[in-house]
Amino acid sequence: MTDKLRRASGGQVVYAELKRQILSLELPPGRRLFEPELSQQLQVSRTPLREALRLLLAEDLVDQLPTGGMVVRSLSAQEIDELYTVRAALEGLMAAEAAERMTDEGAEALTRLVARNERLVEFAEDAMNAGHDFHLEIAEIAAHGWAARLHQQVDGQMARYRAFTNQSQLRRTAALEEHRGILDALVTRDAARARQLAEEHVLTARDTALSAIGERLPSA
Amino acid sequence: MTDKLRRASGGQVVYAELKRQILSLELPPGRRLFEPELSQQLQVSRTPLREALRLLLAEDLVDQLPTGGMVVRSLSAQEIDELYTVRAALEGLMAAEAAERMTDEGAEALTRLVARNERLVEFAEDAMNAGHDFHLEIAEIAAHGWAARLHQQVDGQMARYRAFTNQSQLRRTAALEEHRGILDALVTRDAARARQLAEEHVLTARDTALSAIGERLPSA
DNA sequence: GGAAGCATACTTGTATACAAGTGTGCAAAG
DNA sequence: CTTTGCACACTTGTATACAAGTATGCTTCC
Repeated sequence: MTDKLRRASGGQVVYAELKRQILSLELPPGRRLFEPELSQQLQVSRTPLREALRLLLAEDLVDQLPTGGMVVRSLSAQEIDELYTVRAALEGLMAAEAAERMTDEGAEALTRLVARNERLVEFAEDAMNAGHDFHLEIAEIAAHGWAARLHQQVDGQMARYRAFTNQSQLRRTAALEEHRGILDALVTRDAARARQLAEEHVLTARDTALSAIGERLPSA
Repeated sequence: MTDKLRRASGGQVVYAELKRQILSLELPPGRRLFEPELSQQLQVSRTPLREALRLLLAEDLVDQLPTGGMVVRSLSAQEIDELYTVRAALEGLMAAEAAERMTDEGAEALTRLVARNERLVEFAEDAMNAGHDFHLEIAEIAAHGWAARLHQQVDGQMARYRAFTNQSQLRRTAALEEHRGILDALVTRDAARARQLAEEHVLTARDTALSAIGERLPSA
């Protein structure tokens, strides 16, 4: 029998590594990417490296200079605003779908995540992750492949700036309360309310994020 | 002065050509893509061809076989359903934004497009294009880069199947009427109603499309 | 006649060599 | 001292050569 899982091709791991470096800000926005340099750093030839760069380009994580060559993409405050807006629409859609597909197991999983968030609300990092998992679980339950795909794309764009969002414990507590509301709408299978609350939740997060980021982002 | 517009690289034109062939069904879903074959057909070496394939892969227009190699992606009926659903959410969002940003020029452009659609409602192809332009103009007015980008992506996926949608003149007349309603909501700057109507419009189109496609798509 | 094993041709993935264009820095002239 | 022109180093884009793995079809054995 041939192995079902073939080892990831070099291009794939280069793509994953570069993406990680971009999202973790090791490669900051605006940074020019030189193929020979990265090639040597990652110990692959330019061919698989260029493959990885094309994937990142299609994902809008890097930009192509008019002259050729790539730079790590920068986001303006307006773009962050836009990303939150479409994310709100997508999460609203998925929440409505999830409400209709809700199962006992799903409700249990979500309840656990809210409880975890409750315990960790005082730790910014952990609370942020728990909150993020809550949204991912809703996406899982919604079982809406394309909404999930687009959401993932948008989420990846915002990943670099997420740390700015939940720094105030006041906001984290409020967010937790909003999650409770969404959970309630979901388990009672109230699709319209779930959608409404999920949307408002993201838009509230947007306002927090934008005012938090505000002065830090000139425009870039 | 150096020319601002550099000629498109070979990979770019190969990408555009392959995308055109996929969307026009010249390369039908399920078709295996062999690099040497396409390479010779398009008169480029495998290197820029592979670049184009990576871009198509990131756009979900082709799939990667577990063994390596690409096939033109197929959409199941459920996926088409999902695509319409997210498209409804995105167009609703853009309609709301457009209502708030509406200008006299925008209103005039939209009115012209509705009038054109009116004249051409009996010709399936032309009416379809006019209707599509109506949505694009709304996207233009909304000036929401990320919503437009995601919408374009979704629209590209559905492009292969759009011909199935507007085959009945009854549906085309109804769609025209829905466009009039959206236009009215937009020019009166009623964001909530614009969003609602735009969403319902797409969901109605979805129902038409799915029942029209229904038997033609086994699942694949 | 059917099945198993093997050789072969073809596929993709990777590396490297080559060509064309771009920007930079220095030198020289005004 | 400034500015213009040029040469060079370096960049990306492309083609080709090579390696490894896969599927296919034939031969051979049961």
